[in-house]
Amino acid sequence: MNREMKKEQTRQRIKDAALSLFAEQGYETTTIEQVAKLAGVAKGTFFNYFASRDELICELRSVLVMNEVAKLKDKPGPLIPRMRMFIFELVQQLPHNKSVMRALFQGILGSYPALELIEQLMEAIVPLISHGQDNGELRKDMPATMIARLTIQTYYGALIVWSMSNEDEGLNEQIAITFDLFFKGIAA
Amino acid sequence: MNREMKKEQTRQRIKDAALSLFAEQGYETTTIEQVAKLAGVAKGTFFNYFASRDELICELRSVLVMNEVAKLKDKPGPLIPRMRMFIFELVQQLPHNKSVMRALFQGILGSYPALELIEQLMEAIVPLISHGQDNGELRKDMPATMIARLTIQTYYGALIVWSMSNEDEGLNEQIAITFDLFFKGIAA
Amino acid sequence: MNREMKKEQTRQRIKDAALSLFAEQGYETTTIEQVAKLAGVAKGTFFNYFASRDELICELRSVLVMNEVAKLKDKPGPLIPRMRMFIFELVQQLPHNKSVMRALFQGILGSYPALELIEQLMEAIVPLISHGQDNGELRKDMPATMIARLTIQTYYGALIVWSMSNEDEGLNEQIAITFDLFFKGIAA
Amino acid sequence: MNREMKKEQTRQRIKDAALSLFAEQGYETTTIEQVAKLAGVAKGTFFNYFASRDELICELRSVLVMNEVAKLKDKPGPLIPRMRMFIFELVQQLPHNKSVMRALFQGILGSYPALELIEQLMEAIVPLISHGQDNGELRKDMPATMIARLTIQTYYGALIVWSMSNEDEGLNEQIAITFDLFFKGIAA
DNA sequence: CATGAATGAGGTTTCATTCAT
DNA sequence: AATGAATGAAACCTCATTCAT
Repeated sequence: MNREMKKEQTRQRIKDAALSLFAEQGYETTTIEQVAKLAGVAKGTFFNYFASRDELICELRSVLVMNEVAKLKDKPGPLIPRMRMFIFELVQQLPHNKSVMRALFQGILGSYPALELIEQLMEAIVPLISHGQDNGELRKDMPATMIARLTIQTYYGALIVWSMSNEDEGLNEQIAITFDLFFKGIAA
Repeated sequence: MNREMKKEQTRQRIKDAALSLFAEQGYETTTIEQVAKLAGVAKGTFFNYFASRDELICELRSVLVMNEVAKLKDKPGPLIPRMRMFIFELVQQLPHNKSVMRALFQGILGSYPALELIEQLMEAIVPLISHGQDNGELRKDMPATMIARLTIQTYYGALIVWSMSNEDEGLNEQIAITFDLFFKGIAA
Repeated sequence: MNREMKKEQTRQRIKDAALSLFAEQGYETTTIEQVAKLAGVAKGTFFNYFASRDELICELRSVLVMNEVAKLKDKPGPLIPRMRMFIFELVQQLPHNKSVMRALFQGILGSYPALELIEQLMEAIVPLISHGQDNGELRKDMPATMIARLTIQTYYGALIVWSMSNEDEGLNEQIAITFDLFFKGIAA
Repeated sequence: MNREMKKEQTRQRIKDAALSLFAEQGYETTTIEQVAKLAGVAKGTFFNYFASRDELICELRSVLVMNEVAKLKDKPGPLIPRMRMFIFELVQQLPHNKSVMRALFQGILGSYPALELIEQLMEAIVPLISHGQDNGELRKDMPATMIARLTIQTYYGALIVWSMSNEDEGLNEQIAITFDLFFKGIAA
């Protein structure tokens, strides 16, 4: 048990160190030696935890790739509050550090999985929107796919501008303001 | 005369090759050897045109950094159509190729000038918005800076989602749809 | 313990290989690949021991830069035998290999520290000479600084001509003959 | 005629530029581009005057290699004044610039002709010395070869220390002082 | 004869990865 | 399981030299 926990801790230390360095210097400029040093282990030890540099990067990237989108559809209640809640839950899992966020985006943009990301999100959201339109909650003069897409744009737009701005505003707050306006725009 | 032109052509060939490879593989993975080969010149020739790899990257990045934002404020007429026009002009200058766009974003996210970009845009847009609020064109229940920021978010959100989606929709069209909704949201 | 020793040995092997190649081909013509090969290590290993080519060169150069000149002044007894002894000690520490010696000179001539070398030597020797003049051991019709300078000239002249001559005479012997004549010339 | 002169001038300009850069930065660090620029010609032009970089270097090196030593033996009169005169003539032909001198030494030390230099000088001087011993002008308790060698050592010692010292003293003066003492030491 | 764009071999340096200790 | 020395492929960049203009 103790053994297991220690291993898990080391693994996490390595991931934290990597994310921190990626944020500071970008993906490609960060070397395993730096990561190992910051994590307080030897270079060789790194490879006991991750088979390769790429494995680490993949694992870190997955933070932005929301696997849990699927859960959304199963919950009951009016749509807009449910979406709002869901978006906040997503944001909660993200790193609230601007340069880490930039590093994550950078990583995603350079990888193939990126391209599936939007598609997955679309697949999850479109049925919800359609349902909302049938309910009378959402406007019907736009196709559901378009509304879905605008939602995603709004989400990523908020994230990326937040990550690139110099001010101190919180991500939560920014997301809240942004979606307030957006939900009004797509309401029936 | 002929000599000069040839030089200019070669320079452009190198830039095109680089952009194309950056789009395919990302910034850091692209080597000078690849760029040179695709441009049809020798490795050494590359360095007759760009002092270093970084110099090339900087030059390419500047495409996304809109220096012409400033021109916006001097034009007359009602605000919303003017902004719409301006945004289309911006978009016209961008590469309408998804992977090139992704590469550019990737590059910007990893560089310091990125951070000034948002600020510059804000400085250019805020006065316009204020003016629009005074005119009665724009809603007054939100600070001008917030509206400005939402505008920028909307712009980048549209760009980034377009660049990451697998469908064939045009960027112009996507921008048009997006801002239609947005402008309604911020109108008085 | 064993590990440490091996490292030290490897480091020494690299230095020996480098000196040997510098002697054969000169400083600038010698590549790290050659050094590594002769030392029996991989190119990358070289950089585990020396941060750069320059670091190695600096370290090797320091052989000719006599840090121990200072010790001279503290010893007692008549001056000329003391100086003779001191010069022999200096010579003992030098590489008794003509081409290595040439390589070292070449290196020194191309570096700034070279210029401080003479000055340091002068600072160490002038007081000795002055003292010898006060003692009546050395001639007084020449300023101490001039005698000091002639001493240094004599030393380097002997070294350089030895290193450039094709015969087999030993360096020690050559130095002995040279300074015999010189000391007679500066005695009172 | 005019054509010829212009060519000769350009050739000299190139040599001067090269020597000046060698002095500043050493042999290997100086590129043909730098030389051409300082000489005010294009890179390609350089190769109209010198077949290769090495040819230029060889030609510059020959300044220090005294081909005219041979002439010495044919002159009449007492030996020591004749040698003194000869040495001054040699010195006159050298560059009286410390860093140029260092560069020349550096170049010589890294080339094979260096090794023949001493031998040539010995061959020229030994007969003179022998003759001087027979005359009764020079001491007979040392072999002529040894005196010859000491002469050469004295010469190079003076040159090299002058080139490495930071003071402003002239080379002529330094040589004069040095050989005054030396000639006394070898006189009968 | 002068030019300078093009060439590519060759140099230094970096770094992910392996493996003996 | 942890270490860090060794490895070598591969990157960036330099520069002597060629050659079409």
